Amino acid sequence: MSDPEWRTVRPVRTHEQVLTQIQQKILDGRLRVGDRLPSERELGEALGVSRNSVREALRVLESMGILSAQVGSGRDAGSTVAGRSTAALSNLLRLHMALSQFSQNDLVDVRIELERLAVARAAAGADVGDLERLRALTRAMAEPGMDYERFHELDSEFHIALARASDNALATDLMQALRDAVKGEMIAAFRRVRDWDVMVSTLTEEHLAILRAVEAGDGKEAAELVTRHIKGFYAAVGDAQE
Amino acid sequence: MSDPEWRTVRPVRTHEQVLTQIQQKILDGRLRVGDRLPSERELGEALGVSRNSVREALRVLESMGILSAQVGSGRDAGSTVAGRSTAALSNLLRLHMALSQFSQNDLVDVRIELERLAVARAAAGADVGDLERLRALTRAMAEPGMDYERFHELDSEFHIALARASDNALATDLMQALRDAVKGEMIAAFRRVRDWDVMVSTLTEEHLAILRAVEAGDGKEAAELVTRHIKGFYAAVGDAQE
DNA sequence: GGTAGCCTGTGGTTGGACCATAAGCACTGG
DNA sequence: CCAGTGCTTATGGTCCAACCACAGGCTACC
Repeated sequence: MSDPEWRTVRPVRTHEQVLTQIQQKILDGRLRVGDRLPSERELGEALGVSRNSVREALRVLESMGILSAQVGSGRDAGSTVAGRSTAALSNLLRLHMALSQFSQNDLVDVRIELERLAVARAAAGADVGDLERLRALTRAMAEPGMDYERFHELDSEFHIALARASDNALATDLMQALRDAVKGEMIAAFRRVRDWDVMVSTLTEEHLAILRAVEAGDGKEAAELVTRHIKGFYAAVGDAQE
Repeated sequence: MSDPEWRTVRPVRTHEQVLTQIQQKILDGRLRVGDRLPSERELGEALGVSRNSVREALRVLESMGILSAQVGSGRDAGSTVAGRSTAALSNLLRLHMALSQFSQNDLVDVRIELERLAVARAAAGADVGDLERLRALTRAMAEPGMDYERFHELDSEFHIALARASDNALATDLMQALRDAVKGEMIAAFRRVRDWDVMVSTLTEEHLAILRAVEAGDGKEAAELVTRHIKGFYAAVGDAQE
């Protein structure tokens, strides 16, 4: 035959079949968050494959944040459907970034867009609790004697809280993953800052301004502020982003 | 002690240690795309763990698109660092979407922002080849007798080509992953359209308008057009996104 | 009634065996 | 000399059988 796909006929590996079966159950809604899977041994027997192959599939799903495994006996033991995405996402992004699949620049641009989306939505209708949390974070960041690690943590929390206030779970998770993936570079950038105290107060002021715009319901202004906030920072540390 | 982290002392599993070692090598730049890893057996011996544990780690990395495994002997055999992110990303997103971690709405909103970023950047400086490819795709979409699957494919290619023209690899991959994750819903939405031919010509017209704006270097206009393009579609199929 | 200790189910880990595949290599026949 | 053919070897793919550690439930003993 003239079929050009002769060479591509890779046999489907066993653990991939197991993977497909479980994934299909999730996609069909037959498996939902909190559900418990059969034990590795049962699963292997049911699918006619070895426990090793089952384990490989389960480990993959676990690395994706889809499953969580617990040893022991009783209700909580075994593999249960988890649905925690951020750690898996950030890990994935970080590794691919290290492999130069994406540049720091790419990442910053995407981050800006996500943050714009977040603040615009947050301004449109943020929860009272979210706003209170944001205020508390700005207060915490204004405290004197802030070190790099601690400030980064609060800074991240502020931006993520902003995203959470936008009520878009995907944007929130993505942003958290992106921030997580560049955490190391971020702290390194902090260290390069000449006048740290000035930087802290500048950033904190900007946070306050963003928060005020959100509280005022001015999404457009908040989006502009957050854009300048991010671009300004990268300009100041002279890294990526002209 | 008052340390509340008593219960969280889960022992690190063997395959996680292997995973960490390899990931660290990638993060440090000691492993790059194209590099070949030792064989599973060697790796196990070197790290003092069983081959099974090594395999679990490798399968995880493979599922992340970081590695690719080939049987046999010679140069190409064994595990090599791959760096293909889109399939892994879309798989991850699709599953978490099925687990209701994100709604279709979330996804559309993020997509809009990514597309806005893409067209704005593309307008700022698209490659001649990219533009030619985009023109070819609009021509292909205008051909009569387009079925759902085929149109979706061309539509996706158009938007991804747009992203590629933006020269932001992360945005491109994310967009492709997002589109991939909702492919099924998308085609289902197509089927619900009453007058398919009208829909096709409308969408194709909009694509042309976006392309013209990009060619003219008008990023702002292109961004607006693409936003209306996406929102208009979802409004027309009466699904998600008011 | 409480508690200590056994029982059982679960993931975690190991070692060994065998298979299929694909490349390299040596032999052999033209 | 060269081409083909089969052996060798390195690799991932798969399975099995066993053992461990842990956690919850159960039971028997005090």
